Amino acid sequence: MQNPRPIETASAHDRVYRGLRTRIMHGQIAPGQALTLRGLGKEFEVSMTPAREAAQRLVAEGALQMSTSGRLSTPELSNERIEELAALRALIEVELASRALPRAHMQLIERMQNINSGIADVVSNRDAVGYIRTNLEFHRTLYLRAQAPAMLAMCETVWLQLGPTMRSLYGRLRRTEAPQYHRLILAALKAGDEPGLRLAVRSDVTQGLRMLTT
Amino acid sequence: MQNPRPIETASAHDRVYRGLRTRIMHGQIAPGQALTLRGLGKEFEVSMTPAREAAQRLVAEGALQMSTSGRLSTPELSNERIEELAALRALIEVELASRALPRAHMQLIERMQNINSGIADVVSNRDAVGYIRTNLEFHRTLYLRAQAPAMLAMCETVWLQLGPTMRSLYGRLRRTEAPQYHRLILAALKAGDEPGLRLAVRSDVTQGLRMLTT
DNA sequence: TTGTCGCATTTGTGATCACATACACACATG
DNA sequence: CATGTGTGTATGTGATCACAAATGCGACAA
Repeated sequence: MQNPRPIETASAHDRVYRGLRTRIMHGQIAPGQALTLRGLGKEFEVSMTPAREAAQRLVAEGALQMSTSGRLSTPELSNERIEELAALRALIEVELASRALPRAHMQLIERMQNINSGIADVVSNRDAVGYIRTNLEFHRTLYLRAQAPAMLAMCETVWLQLGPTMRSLYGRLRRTEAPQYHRLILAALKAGDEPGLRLAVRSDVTQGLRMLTT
Repeated sequence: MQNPRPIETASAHDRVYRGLRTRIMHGQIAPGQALTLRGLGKEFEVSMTPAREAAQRLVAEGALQMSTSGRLSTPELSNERIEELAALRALIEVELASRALPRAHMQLIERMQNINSGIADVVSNRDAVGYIRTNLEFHRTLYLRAQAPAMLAMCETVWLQLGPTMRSLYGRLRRTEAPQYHRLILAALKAGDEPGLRLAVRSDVTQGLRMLTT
């Protein structure tokens, strides 16, 4: 009796949660955008109850904020908060990269190179959402090798909080090529150079967000 | 027109959330303990709806886990996960302490000393919950000075995940005095010694949790 | 033109209900 | 005594509803 049905029937609130989370993390929603429970329910074809649970969960993760009257919106981050979140990214991602390094074999590095070369396409298309998604995929591919799910979850929570803000950054910024520090990350991985890797990751994380602070 | 009413009428799900969260963080619930929505609702005198929201929120923060069938329980952490969470504590708390240092004046240090001396009482009473609460209060008093709410929130999320596990540690462990590293933290604060502070905080965080891994 | 008041509408909240499923315990069977 | 099976109860899920509060818009007055 091996899986009579594929138990892949995700609950309704999970579909809403995942869908909304992905959209926020990838910068598909602008900062300050208002959302309503009935609107979300209608959009995902569920009633208010699952929409409420999904929204509550995203509020708990800092992906959404809730006014005192319960209205939902994506947060507009202050410069101080952006600086904090960037510092958290630096702390956690450097640690994740360091833990992944001993396990990063050539196959993984090649996969990361493929992802990185894909960034050129989305950049030439002025596709901010694609840029953010590909960039995060590059990082996540490495961090998955760290075998540290709790750290990765924390890291993704920070990404989530920065999602709408990153959208407005990469919308302004007219990039012409993939981030320079990605090449340094790949080189350090190939060389097994841990200090170099830590520096490259820290630089990559810090550089993009430095120009976020208006 | 200055606050006609104190707007302190917290919503029902917030009362449940806060109450449950405090209990979990302070180690008042053992690892693996099962909870039910109807039980929570009855306990906090609300219906299932607010209880569900509070539970979902705590699941999102890693304070509770949910089985595939939706049953709630406090998590029983693996050694690998404990190690990860301890590493996160070390990363974040060292940073918070470092940011708090320039702002830590004598009044704050005296307050921390008072809290720390209170640990002797709860230790002599074999009061594990009191020990955890007082210990966290010691750390939080310092970190609040860092003026870094996002980092502090992340830090408390880690504390929350470790709550039930810390209970079983301090239940086993028969302490006779306050943590030795707290004195080092206080000394480094008085001396304005940043490297010493970083080391003391890292040691304090790591030491307790090293013996958690069975 | 601008500011203020009032009302209609939108919105979140919490309770309740019907339903499907998972769990636990007793019992039968080897 | 161990193991599988069936049944009743407990439990989570999602929809719907009544209610209160907030919002926003339009009218009206200064």
